[in-house]
Amino acid sequence: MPPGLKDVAARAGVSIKTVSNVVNGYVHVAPATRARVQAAIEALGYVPNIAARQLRSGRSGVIALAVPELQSPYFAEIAGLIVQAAERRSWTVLIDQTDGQAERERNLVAGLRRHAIDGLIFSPLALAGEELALRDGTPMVLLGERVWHGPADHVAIDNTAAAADATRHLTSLGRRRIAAIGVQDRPSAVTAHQRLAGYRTALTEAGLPLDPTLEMPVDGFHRADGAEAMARLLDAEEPPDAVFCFNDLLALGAIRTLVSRGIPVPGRVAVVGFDDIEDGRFSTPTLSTIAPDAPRIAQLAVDLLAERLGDGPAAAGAPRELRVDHRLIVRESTGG
Amino acid sequence: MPPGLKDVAARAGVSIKTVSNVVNGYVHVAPATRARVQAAIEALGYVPNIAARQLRSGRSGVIALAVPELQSPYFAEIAGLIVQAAERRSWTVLIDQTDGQAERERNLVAGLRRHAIDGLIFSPLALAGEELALRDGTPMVLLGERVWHGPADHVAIDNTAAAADATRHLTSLGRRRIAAIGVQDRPSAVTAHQRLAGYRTALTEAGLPLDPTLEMPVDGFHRADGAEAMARLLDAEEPPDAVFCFNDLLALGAIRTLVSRGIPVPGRVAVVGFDDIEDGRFSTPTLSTIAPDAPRIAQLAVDLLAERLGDGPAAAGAPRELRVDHRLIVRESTGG
DNA sequence: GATGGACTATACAACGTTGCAGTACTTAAG
DNA sequence: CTTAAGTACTGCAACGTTGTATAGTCCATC
Repeated sequence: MPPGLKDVAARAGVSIKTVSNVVNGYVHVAPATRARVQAAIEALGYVPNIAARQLRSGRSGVIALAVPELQSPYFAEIAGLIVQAAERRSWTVLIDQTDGQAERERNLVAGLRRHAIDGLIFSPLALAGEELALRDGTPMVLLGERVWHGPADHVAIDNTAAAADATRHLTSLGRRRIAAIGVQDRPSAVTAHQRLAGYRTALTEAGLPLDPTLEMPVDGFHRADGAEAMARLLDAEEPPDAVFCFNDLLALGAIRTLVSRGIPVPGRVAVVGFDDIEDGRFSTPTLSTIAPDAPRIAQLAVDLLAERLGDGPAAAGAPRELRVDHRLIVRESTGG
Repeated sequence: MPPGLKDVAARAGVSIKTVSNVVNGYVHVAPATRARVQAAIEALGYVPNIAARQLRSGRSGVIALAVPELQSPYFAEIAGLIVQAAERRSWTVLIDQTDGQAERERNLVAGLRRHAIDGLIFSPLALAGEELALRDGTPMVLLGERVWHGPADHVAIDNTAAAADATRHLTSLGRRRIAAIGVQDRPSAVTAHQRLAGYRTALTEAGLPLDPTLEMPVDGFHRADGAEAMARLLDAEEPPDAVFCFNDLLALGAIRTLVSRGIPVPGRVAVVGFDDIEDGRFSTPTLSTIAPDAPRIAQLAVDLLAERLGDGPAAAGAPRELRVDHRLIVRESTGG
């Protein structure tokens, strides 16, 4: 129904291939011919059929982004930034939500996705290690620290260092009993492991003992999990005087519990989060946190994919790991 | 490079079309043949090429979702829910961010999008009325109240009634000087107009005067806008004793300003928001708000699109407008 | 023991595009 | 004046899939 090259060609009185050449900016087309074709294109409102183009060329101009869930502000922000970065390359982004389920992530990676995509940006939650190996050769960029050595690029901040920075901030305030909220046992919960490691490092540096009862496990990384973990901490014999939460949602949940029990923040308990989501900038109290350079993460992820997709020599290089800066932002929840 | 029907056919010793029939679940295939083909499919790891399928059938299995911005929790939530609902129909969702720019929205609607999509779910911000007419016949579902009468379905809550409910809640608490934050002049800011109308209705019902100085305009619907508008209200001669904010982000921003000036919420000023984003359930104080039935909005939007895309008789019916329920949730910010 | 119907399988064309090969003409170089 | 190189354009095949048309086989029915 919509016009094709054929229709444009007929109207302009040239061959199909010439129209194709004009559309693709082929140089050896006489100006007069080009103008005539352009006019026909305008007149008919011709738009290239990308299905056909993809069938021929193998490229779809679509990349997939797989995140655990869009409802989580941090992932929503990253997703938004990636869509913007992709747009600058005139790529479209197709979004998958894995809900952190191993099965879903596996399907995704196994290439069971029914849609042809040129590349994949993936923020794995349930999967780690070799399970992440893409069956088909689709280029993949992983968001998160490198935990295996397959053929995929990585973009991440230094989680361990960042967690240590956050914890160090608490020790430097003179807090002695510092809890961690966000511990996860699963071997694939790499991010949680790294942040826990950083937390322990900073405590040890400060000459503080490691107390297992202060390392609170959680099911997920949502506000409710943080609120619940904080409640458990407060019900224990010796409550903490500071908490490092592995993300801002946990922190906001924890603060909610503290405030609702009338415990002043940061008066009695100081709280640091991780991610610098917008909520933390307007919450009461405002939230001290680790701010990853999210726009840069998004840009780098897209750039890396572009390199792999390009025809240049860089296309087949060894997997790279790119570090993105982070910084500690001190706000009210630690007395900033 | 990846195997096609041809390869499977060769391996199974049947014709290409028979493999196609097996893949598509055509009934008249001998069990033995079917088994042989299935085995070949497994062995080769065959996956249908949707580009080719689309070229043949015209259907891509992809729908587009256009939202102003994913960073906004409400839109992120809606997006997540729509992706889930679409998944149940094995559709994939392609996401566009318009940033509320008229130009971007126009392009989108004009079909300039380079990718073939079966349908569009669109949450317009800058555009209204006839400008929304889709050039090509792609089915479209609009999120938001019906503001024109072109061929598109609508899914929305009753904004005016909901805004009146929120405001009525404040009057019922005995508040007399109730401000509104979120007014927008632009004729296309339909949602803002409707919520303002509801606000005025409720005030009038309660026998309260309409005071233009209490109707605060904003540039956007973000926390910063709410914080800034609240500051202006507090700096005025006669500050309000309650505020109805046109969304939760504005409300959270407003609360931030109040708290940072030491004004008790809801003690001196009560605040109601709109959208019921998760932040409001854990903020300090927790936020009273209007909760639209977001899962239902998402489900209905996808269902309506499915109807239009179906071959059934409903495919070409008159445009429909579906109302979704909302309810007032009373929390701490109004003394709940 | 013909006739018709259900079943199984196949061949071919077409969807809209682009890569490749090729033609015809023009200009520059030897 | 021949040859080579460049320019402007065209035609054909192919990407992987599915709809239509068709043909053969087998069985039940009249």
